[in-house]
Amino acid sequence: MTMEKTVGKYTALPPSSYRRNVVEVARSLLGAVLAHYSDEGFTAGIIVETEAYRGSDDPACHAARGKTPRNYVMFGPPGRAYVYFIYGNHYCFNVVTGTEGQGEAVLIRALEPLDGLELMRKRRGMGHKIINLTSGPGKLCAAMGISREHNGITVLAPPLFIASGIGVEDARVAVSTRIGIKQGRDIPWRFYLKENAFVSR
DNA sequence: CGGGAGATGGGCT
DNA sequence: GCCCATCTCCCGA
Repeated sequence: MTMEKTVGKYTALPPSSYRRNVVEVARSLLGAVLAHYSDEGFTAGIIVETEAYRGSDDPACHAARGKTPRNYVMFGPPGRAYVYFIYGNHYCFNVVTGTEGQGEAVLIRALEPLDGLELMRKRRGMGHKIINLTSGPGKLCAAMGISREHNGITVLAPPLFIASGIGVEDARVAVSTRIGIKQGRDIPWRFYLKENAFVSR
């Protein structure tokens, strides 16, 4: 049996949540909560936008051309964080899914802030509106204090974990192609909450 | 407002 | 040397 870990008001999702097809996991993480305890304080937000990247048959996936020093975490066990640096300025946070060796992960693209709003604003720079704190993959990493040091750690328990949140009915979920890629741009593996103001543009 | 260019640095060929 | 799962600012309307 799996013992789910409760921290404060949040209960971490069990490992079985990630041992499924990456597209299913991407859909199921909508409404879940990403939470982080750091030296600076606690921050958390509801996941409102995700994308699936699937192993060797998906040209947009970092894992498509095999294991490298950057992407090796994707080939490890599910339930770990894959964090990478992009465009010289930003980090992107993913969760590894499926079974070890497949090389698939869900990119978390946007959050609706729940806890630690002041800390988020401090990390992002003063003068930012709430709507601008976590409405994009690079923005949410900055607001949550996620960077390369988190690459490879588990998201099954603190300091960085994903917890169960609100249930989301299919009627509230929109599906589209993925953002910001060229290869594989026709594949509809982006999921987001309809009419949620924190979804990226 | 919406679109576009520039910033910026690591990964990979 | 080119590509990149992004963000911000600045411009024109």
